[in-house]
Amino acid sequence: MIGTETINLERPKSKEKAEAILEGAMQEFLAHGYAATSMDRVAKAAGVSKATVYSHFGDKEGLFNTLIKVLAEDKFKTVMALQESPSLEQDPQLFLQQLANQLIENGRSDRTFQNFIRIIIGESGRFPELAKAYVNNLAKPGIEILTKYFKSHPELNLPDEEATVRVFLGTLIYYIMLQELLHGKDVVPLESDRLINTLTHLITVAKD
Amino acid sequence: MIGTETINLERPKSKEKAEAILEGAMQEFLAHGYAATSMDRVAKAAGVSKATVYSHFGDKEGLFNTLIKVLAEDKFKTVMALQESPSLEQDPQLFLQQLANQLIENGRSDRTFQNFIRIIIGESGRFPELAKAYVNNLAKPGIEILTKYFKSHPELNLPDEEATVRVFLGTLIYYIMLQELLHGKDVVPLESDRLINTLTHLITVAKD
DNA sequence: GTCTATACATCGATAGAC
DNA sequence: GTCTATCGATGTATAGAC
Repeated sequence: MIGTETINLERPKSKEKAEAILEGAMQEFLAHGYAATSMDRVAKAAGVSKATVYSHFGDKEGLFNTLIKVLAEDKFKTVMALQESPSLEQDPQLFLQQLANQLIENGRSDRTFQNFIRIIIGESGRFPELAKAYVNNLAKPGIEILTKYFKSHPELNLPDEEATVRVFLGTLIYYIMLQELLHGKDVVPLESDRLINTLTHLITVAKD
Repeated sequence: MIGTETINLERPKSKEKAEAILEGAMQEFLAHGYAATSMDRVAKAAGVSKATVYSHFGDKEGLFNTLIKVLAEDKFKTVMALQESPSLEQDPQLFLQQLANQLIENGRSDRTFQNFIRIIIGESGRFPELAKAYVNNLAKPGIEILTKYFKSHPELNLPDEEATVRVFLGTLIYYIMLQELLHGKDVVPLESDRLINTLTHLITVAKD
């Protein structure tokens, strides 16, 4: 009876197909955007038939919705892991510099994340609930964590901690957007150290 | 011979057709994005035949390229007109507050501009030269004008004027993006006055 | 559950009349 | 220059066999 039971590891089954489809969908949607992505190519990238894609996710919008929410939740863990990372009990200016450096370095290198941001913003008019998923899972936790940090350091003498957080994050995120996403690196170059030093200096020496 | 020469004002001629096509293209591209916009609907929105669209702009990419560059140049004039607008010879903190208020108010109300930003960022991976056109025509002039202003006010004691400009603009633009484009208004609300006061306070009282 | 085959609509682009 | 009519390719989605 040897050889009767065929071992088929080459193709994923049931539950695993859904994951393969999501992987293929990620590859295609992030590379070509929502409208320019075809379900044929998603199926091919996932190694399944087109009918299987539809049986798992209903239609193209359903697949896209599921994918974006999964990606947002995956990144959420990365953000939360950042909460206890660098030595929180040190000089605030040094801590903020390290944090800013980390954010910029990550935004520069992670092409997948860049394309994720592109599609979130690009489709935010037609898929508002996906934009809100991004805000809830990524922007809001980031704002809350940093606000808590600022409030635990009254020696900074900040009159409005949450507004200061918006200054901090807005400065860094727009910098990444302009230099990397919009290819402003060559047109309006600016060393990240200059931005980081100026930003942290403004926040840490704003005595009244 | 009365009535022999028909007056046809109902349909635009030659040169004017190009403008009508660009108007229709603006309507469609900004509403549905690049890939989801069909040349049939552009032609219908412009009130011309599809063949006329192709004879004027070559193909879909050519029309899109032309449209985006025209929109970027149109907005450029608005930015430059802003250069001599509010009384430049007054208290810097008051000037910066007025400028910030103006930018936020404009970003909030101008839906066309919001969709323009959405498509610029969303297509910046596939149309990098259009992203650069935006940077050259809008971001760069804005940065340069504000940098000149900061340099003309040495009493602010800013160690790095251009980096400070990035903090100022980044804070405001990311605020508009998060609250309006990404629909964060309800999820992470923040009054614009709080942001503006904090931002201008940080910049104008950052003595060493 | 998963496949192949296909229905039906719409796409970008062009030919040819006027 | 502008139109109508149309081509071939490709899109989403589904039927029916296994």
